[in-house]
Amino acid sequence: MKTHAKIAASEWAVMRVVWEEHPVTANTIIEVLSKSTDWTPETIRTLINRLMKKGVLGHEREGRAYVYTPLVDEADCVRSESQSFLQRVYGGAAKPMLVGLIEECDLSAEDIESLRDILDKKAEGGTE
Amino acid sequence: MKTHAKIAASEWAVMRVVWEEHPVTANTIIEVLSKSTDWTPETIRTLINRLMKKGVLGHEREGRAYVYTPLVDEADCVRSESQSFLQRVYGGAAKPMLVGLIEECDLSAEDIESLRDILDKKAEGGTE
DNA sequence: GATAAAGTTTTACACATGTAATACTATTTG
DNA sequence: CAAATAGTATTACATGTGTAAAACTTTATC
Repeated sequence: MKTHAKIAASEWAVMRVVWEEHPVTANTIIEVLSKSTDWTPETIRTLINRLMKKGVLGHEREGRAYVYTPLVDEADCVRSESQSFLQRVYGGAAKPMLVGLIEECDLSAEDIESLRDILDKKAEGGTE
Repeated sequence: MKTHAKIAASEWAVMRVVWEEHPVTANTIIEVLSKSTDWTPETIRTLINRLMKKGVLGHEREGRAYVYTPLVDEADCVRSESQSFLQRVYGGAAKPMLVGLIEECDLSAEDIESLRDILDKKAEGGTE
């Protein structure tokens, strides 16, 4: 597991687009995020540049434009952000966190079934 | 549900002590946090004052010192921080979040049993 | 009453973040 | 070729946050 720079809240929006669609042009990122946020293209470009400065996003030439690719693994980032959330809000106590989240989230019957399966596997796994 | 100022990462440490022990003196907060962080008393006092400026922490005189009490509900803060995390990292998708967290956290057999019960209740609750 | 200690408030500073515009460079179009 | 367009890099600015010290006020001690 690698350590990486902290991704700020608004930077997550950019990274999530890049993880999903890479290699991806700035214009595409802008297109996607203009729909889901109030940001101007300038704001989004700034975020892109900051992420590059942080070393979590890279780019290479493709024609007249750059295509951007992530330099960090999405799963690693999700994991560290999750640990950070767990530590900050629940003092590291996993069970109360899961209890709280399960009670609070909207879940379909299929979701619940699925989660039960995962818990079952986890139980089988024993000390995993 | 009330809206409240955003509590920053380091401020959570202070709020968690206050929620747990209120009404509580600054010295007690400092005592507790000196053990679990590298902060000086000055840093901790600053955080206390910022939280008061944010309107999430209040105080009243008790003898020569103040005792501090939370002005926001812990559950409300946990809820909004959780929603923020869910939105930022998983784009609002509750199930993948729970899957990811369950897979990543250390859970005892009792924990798992407990979580299963909660899922069962959730399933019974139907469209809750 | 003067001094020391205790407790609070104010100030400091660097960096991060949210949000955006402007300046610059390269390519395309007329 | 000049102008327009497209794409990138740099600059801007306010606020927030991490971390802490200094200044101030009140109380306790001698």
